[in-house]
Amino acid sequence: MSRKPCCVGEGLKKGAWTTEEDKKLISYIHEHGEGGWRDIPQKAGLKRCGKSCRLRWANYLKPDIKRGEFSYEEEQIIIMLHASRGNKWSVIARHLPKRTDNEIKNYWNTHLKKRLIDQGIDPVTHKPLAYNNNPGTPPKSSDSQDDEQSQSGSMSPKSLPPPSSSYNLQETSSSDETPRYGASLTSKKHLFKRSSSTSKLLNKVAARAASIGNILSASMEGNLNNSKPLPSCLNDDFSDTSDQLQMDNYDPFSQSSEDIIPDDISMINTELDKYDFSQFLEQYSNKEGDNFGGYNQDLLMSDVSSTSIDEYDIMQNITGWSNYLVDDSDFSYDTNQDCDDKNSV
DNA sequence: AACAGTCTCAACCGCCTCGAG
DNA sequence: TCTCGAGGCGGTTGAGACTGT
Repeated sequence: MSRKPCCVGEGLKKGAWTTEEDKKLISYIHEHGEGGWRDIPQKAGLKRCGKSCRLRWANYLKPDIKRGEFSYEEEQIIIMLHASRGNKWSVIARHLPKRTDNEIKNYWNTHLKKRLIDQGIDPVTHKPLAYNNNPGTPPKSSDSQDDEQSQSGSMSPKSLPPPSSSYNLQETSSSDETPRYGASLTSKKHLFKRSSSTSKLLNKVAARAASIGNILSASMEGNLNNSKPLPSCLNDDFSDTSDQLQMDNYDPFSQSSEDIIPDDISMINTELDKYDFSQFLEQYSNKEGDNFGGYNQDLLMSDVSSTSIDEYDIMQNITGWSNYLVDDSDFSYDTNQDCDDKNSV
């Protein structure tokens, strides 16, 4: 059975929305509320399909949408969640209040992915690229890299946008003779070898996130003989990470799988989903003003070549928030409640 | 100034999920 | 239990903007 296309109709408009159309849609939804998208175009006097209206509203017109630059904390949360969940943009978006899945997806594809590659991290596995290759051999492209290369064509170093966050620590720290945003494989390897302790730390944090994903995958595959069943609300979300995070490539940075006891796995599975990252964002922004865990965010965003930075400080702060992921003291609410909340989304 | 290459992101497409009947 | 359709989701596209030569 083939489903008929949802948006078949004569005279349906496609492409960019005009302000006039936006006004019509906004005013209709203000008056009648969301839902019944199929009928909205006709009732609102729009020559659009209902799906297009829903997307326009959800991704652009909704009043509580936050647009513009992603903060350093938001970027980190995206990276962490992507490491454990993969391309589950809607799941990631639930942890970033006021951000849409589409915006996060775009930001990942256009900024974060490239930045991770520049940092020597595979954006798919979230492991250092070096670990995806045999020692002593040049870092050949992984699948993800192939995709990246083919997507961006013969992307020249100059075409890479300057990173806006502390990810540029590595590049900006390097000497002027080296390309600042090297995109070739050899230059990536070069950069990785020359990475500062800060960028190594970032690699470690990402690897740690990947290890959580590995644990979750392993638990779903039964590799760890998990005797305790996962909460049903978690199974769906984690089941499809198994093909991208294999125990074969288990991260050397992380805790060994033998050290994980079944109760830990259940706890991590349950609690990773319970994390309210908005609390985390608020916590830092409230407690420290514009600082991130005591570290001035402006400094993180700035060109560090002109700034004196205590890397130990950064390490403390970054490991601090990454520990947030495994510190159960931050959780006070009920697991079942969370499952209910999740299922009700 | 003109052109080509590249990047960004809003919007589209098609498949999937889930609930109502 | 099955069918159907609305809504949700992730991947992809393409127009416009940007940048370098």
